[in-house]
Amino acid sequence: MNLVQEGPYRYRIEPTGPMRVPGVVFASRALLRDAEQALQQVANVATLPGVVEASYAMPDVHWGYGFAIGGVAATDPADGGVVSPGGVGFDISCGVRLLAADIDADGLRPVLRDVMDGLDRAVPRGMGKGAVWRLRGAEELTGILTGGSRFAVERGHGVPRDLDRCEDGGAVADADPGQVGARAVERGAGQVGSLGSGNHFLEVQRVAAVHDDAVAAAFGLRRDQICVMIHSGSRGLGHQVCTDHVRVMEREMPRYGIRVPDRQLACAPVESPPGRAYLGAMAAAANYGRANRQLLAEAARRVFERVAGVRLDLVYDVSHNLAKLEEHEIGGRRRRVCVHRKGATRAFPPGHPELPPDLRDAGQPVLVPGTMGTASYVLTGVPEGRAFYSTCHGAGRAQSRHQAARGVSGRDLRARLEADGIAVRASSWRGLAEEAPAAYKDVTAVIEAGEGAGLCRKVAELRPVGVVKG
DNA sequence: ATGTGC
Repeated sequence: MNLVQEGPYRYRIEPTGPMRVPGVVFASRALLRDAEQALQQVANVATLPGVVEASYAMPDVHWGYGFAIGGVAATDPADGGVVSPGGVGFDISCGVRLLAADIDADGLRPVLRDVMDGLDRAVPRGMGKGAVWRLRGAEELTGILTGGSRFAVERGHGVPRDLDRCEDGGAVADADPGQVGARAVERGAGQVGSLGSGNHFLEVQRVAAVHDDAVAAAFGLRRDQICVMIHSGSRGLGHQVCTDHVRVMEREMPRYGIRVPDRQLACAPVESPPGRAYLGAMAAAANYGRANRQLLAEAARRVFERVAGVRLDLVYDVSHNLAKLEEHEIGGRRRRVCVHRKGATRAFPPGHPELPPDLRDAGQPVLVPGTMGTASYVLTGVPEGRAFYSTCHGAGRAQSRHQAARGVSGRDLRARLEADGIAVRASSWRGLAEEAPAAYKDVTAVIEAGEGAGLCRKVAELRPVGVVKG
């Protein structure tokens, strides 16, 4: 791959062959080591019909299904622009929710063990069934698919203020539950309010450093404060939606005369029946993911209140796997484009009209989960807002699950973390070992590259004091 | 990520 350095933390892949736009990669050389496959995927995405500006990659870019994880690409529906399920990923609306506690680390320490035991019992996780919310019937699932966190709050699972601190007010518009297949519904019915497995987690964290006092204060964060971070997605329902619509698009692509360099880039014009069907189903799955995090947050709130008399206020909830129709200035004019963010977080700058009034001057909270033993970050958007106001979403894997599990046993890893003062409540030793900190890139280097590339700004650093894993 | 998969 011919990478031309254009600036610090910025590389360009010149358009060759069927590429319609260049690739632009925001990273350091060190982060791009072993990223050859991912960079090829960035180039492949640049061939999609209607793609505008560039096929972008965030500092945590790594290989994924069709699109690289950490990929951002926008297409113009008025110019034959397509939507591709591979540009969103299997875990539709996977994302992060952060809650701030009205207690600091010293205050929580005497009851941390009880809080962790409470969370251990209250947070359904691991593969398969078990959920906080037992649905009463099909109408309730339809409500979730249409209303997301908004529906959950209407049914008493949360407070109205929560919705001010959710991306899209808690629900993506234009969801079409009718495009969510029977199998997806069947898989999703028993999982509303469940963490899942893999890199999904619920952590009790401490604000270890504040890098911008004013913005942190606007977000409701101060040094040494306790927080709860939830990283989860749309479970089996989102996975099945992706599977089903990829299959339809693979079949329908020839009808639209679309050729892609990789089958996994199956796509359809945004303005076509399969394109609209996917976007409707995707929005429904996204709402499921948001309701899921709302329910998990409620479970955590009940534990903190009961065990420690502590209140948890929502800081923000944001997805990092989603395609959205947004307006952006491209080539000197406003255009409505379909922005795919896969393992990339939207990062609105201060003053953005879609931010709630109390965040207007600070910018959008961007939540970046790290790994168990290291740190997570709170960032905010910046005015230059490159890549359609997007930034990184996490550390990015450096080792395969298999490699990671070979490197350390789950029991040893837990002992090591506990020795570092991190309480661990895992549901599977194997799953824990697969998520060992050594299996991930250095999240701090990712954040540094994001900041250096002008994608975001650091606000606070969070360190784990307790981990609940699937 | 995922009732890891033909």
